[in-house]
Amino acid sequence: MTSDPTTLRRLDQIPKAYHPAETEQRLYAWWEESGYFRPNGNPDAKRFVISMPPPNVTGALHLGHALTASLEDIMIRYHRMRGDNTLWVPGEDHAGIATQTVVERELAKEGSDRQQLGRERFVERVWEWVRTYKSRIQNQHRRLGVSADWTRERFTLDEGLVRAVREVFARLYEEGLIYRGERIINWCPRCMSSISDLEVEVENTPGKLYYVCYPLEGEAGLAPTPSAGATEGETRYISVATTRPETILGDVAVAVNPSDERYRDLVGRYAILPIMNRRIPIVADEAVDAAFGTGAVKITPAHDATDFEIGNRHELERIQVVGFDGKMTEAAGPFAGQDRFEARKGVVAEFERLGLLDKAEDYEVPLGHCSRCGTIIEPLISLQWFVKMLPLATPALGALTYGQMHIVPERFDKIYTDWLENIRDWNISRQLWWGHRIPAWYCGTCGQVTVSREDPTACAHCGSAEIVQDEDVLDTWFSSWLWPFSTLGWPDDTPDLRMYYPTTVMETGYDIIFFWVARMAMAGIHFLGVVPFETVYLHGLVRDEQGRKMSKSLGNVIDPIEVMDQYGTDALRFTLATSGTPGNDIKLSIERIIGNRNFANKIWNAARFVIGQTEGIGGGIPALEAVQPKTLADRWIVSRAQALAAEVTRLLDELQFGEAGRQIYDFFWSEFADWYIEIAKLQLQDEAQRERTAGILRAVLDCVLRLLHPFMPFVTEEVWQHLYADVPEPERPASALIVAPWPRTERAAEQGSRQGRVRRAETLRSGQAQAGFQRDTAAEEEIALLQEIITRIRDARNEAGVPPAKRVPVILAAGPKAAMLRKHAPLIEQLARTEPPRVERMLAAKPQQAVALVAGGVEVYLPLAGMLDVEKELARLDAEIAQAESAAERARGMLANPRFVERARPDVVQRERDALAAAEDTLAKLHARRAELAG
RNA sequence: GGGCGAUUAGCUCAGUUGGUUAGAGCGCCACGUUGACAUCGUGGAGGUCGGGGAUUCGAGCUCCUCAUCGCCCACCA
Repeated sequence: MTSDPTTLRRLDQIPKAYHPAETEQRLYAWWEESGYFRPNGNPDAKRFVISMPPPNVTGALHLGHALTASLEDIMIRYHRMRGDNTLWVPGEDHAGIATQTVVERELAKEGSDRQQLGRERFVERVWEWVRTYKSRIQNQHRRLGVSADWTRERFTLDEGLVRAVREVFARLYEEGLIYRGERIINWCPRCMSSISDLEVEVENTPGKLYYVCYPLEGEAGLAPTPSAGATEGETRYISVATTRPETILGDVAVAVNPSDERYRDLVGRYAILPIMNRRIPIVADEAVDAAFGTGAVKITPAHDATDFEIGNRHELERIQVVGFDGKMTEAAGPFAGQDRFEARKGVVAEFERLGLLDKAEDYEVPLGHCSRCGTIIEPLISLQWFVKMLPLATPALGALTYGQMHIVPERFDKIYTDWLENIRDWNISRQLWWGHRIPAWYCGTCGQVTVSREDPTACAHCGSAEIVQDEDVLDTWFSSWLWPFSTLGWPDDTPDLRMYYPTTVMETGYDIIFFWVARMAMAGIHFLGVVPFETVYLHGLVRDEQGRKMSKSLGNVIDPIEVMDQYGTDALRFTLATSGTPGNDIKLSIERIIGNRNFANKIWNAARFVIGQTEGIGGGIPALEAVQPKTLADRWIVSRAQALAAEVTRLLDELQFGEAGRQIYDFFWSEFADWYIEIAKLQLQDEAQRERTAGILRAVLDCVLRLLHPFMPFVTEEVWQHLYADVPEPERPASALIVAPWPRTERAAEQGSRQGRVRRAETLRSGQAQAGFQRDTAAEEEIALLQEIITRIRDARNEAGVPPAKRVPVILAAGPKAAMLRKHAPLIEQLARTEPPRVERMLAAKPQQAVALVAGGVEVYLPLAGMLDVEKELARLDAEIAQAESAAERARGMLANPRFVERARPDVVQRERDALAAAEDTLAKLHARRAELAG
């Protein structure tokens, strides 16, 4: 065929390599301006809704966000193409303590602090920060290709969300589910705030367990410890163990187990607390484990949760000796004003001096750290607001148990359940300035509390105007747990709320299942009566190539923006989506990203070929199910493409993104590009086949672009626009690939597997079920045989050192396959660089001086006169014989086992019989050839 | 103290209802400018699927057990 000038021009028009940077921004802006990210609003369509986990406005997006964005965008784009009423609500989180900490750090650099600024100016300063970083995060999401509806974007401190938070606080207060009380809470002396149990990171740290002696009242003059001369058996002191000696100063009792014989006589007596010289009772309490330490426990109700409980039962005083600033209080006597750890050393030294330190053992101490700043947590007694969780947790448990919600992967069911079953009240007040201010006012006149949705002007109880609002703000998660409905307009009854609540999939990291997922479930059920999402999909953490967590201090943080700059968004997204499995951590490797950058380029170039080489050939771009495949290759690729579409659809419905992506990759590269396009080059030269081949090339390309679009939105859209460049707008299936219809697939055979619920819901959607296509298994088998023959010939050429360009003669003895192979001989000729093959049923005389191969029962002879090394050839034949022999042996062994033949499924048995027959046939041919060659 | 996950080729990982010869990418070896692509093509080498046991005609996959690594939860001072 002579070169068509238009073809050449067209190929020149499309750049030789895909350049992501040039296309991404342009396409994204166009999509957004065109309104493609907005839901279609069709009340008859199936809904698909995701609430984006709002990133903290503390800084830049990291790879974890990129993973979230990629997976959610895959789902969103897929469902949009399916024609679903698809909504993705984006937003950002004000991240109370986290943001306050960053801004405070900024202030510190300027030599200032929040106290200097005052509350109002400090909050204004944080808003400045938020404005900068919020838009930065939005833009980073845009770079990631996030096709969220930005017109519905929300921030957790938006006016509407403030109203939601107030409504929830007031309602829970009215229901008695929010209360204010004195409890032991986790106090961070650096943040100067209480934090919830979830915000404490416990780390086992080597420390000491100190055994100290408290002399008994009335026996103070006697030698207190054995080391000080006390006699065995005499009871002059009571010994207790502690890891935090500084809290001794706040001790108000010693407790023993009531059934502990050793201490029976001491219960009811008093000990004298050294240093403080305080008279403290010895009490009996079930909470004490007689087997631990000395069996006697010092009781510090102001600094330990268990002691607090024991203190309540025995009406003990609470003496706070460690202050909110981490320094010892006035109540710590001689240690007042000292740092808490300084005081610890001092107390130990003092006990040692007094001869009251029995021993100090090495001991692993579970130390709580503030998850935000790392400071060691001080358990303190403090007046705080709490949410009573049990009444909220019970229905949330039920939602999972009764299947209104399910978690992928399933193993997180247990983690969710265990947490809810052991739920503890939630400390929601924070002594911070950045966040939702607690809507509670205290009356200076009557002392009562007024909780109100609107700012009140007078006390609700006595009408006094002497009211002041609580200084504290709410835990940041107190706004997050309302996210799926507060973003849709709740507490108002909005059209969005009616149409898009509950959401469909909640996709997030497994690390916030308690913080966020479980709490959203509780809030959704409590306030709207419906669990806020049908499916919870949990992904893992993104780690570095060595499997380490990415952290600034390790310096191993990979910035997604830099990755996108270098390799393109599609490469990053595809890598993130295909590198792991649900719930498991991902080790991100740059090599993989490079590989997927190459994949994007492969698509680009294959498309360049299809578009360029078929330019000017009529037939348009047919739908895959409408093409009329004629040749074997046509029938094969169309069958395979349709099977792929069905499989990818199934996998996406099952949320198996990785497997779906891999299948598209494999099909595109190893079937479409490596084989069909190569065959098509041949077919395009045949006038009779040109138009049909061009149509199939375009149809398959179109189909794959659609399947791949959710994963690699940019390169696919760009290519798709090139593909349709000559098709007038009204004749296109859609104005853009992003809104093009998903390939029609056969949707039966999807019943009953693990994610049945989602699947069935997807499958049974109206109007989508298709009459199934028939896989062309005959074509697939015949192509497989041709591929094997061609590959074996290529291999033999390589082995024999035949120059790549040299045509070699080939003779096939193909038995029953002869007719088929004769028909497709040009494929062998072209793809294996042979002379026109001679195809016979049988050969009267075997060619001499030829390499002989057996491929799928077909004898292949390459008469390589002068190039054949008989010794090498014999060795090669022996290797092949050995291989075929072991295959035959295996099958023979299985078939010789009567239990296999009786019990295995008939098709499995038949397969073994076929395998054995094939192996024996191959063996016979190989042996014959070997004999000839040797003889 | 409970619970969970991982362990498959030199490296990073797939492998979803147990069934032909366990796959991919990278790396490695050999060859290569056949008009889409060197971000490429062709071919090849490379694995007792962590150890042991059980169930089964048949186990990478199910069960038990052990080991190593990692994570989560936990008020024994």
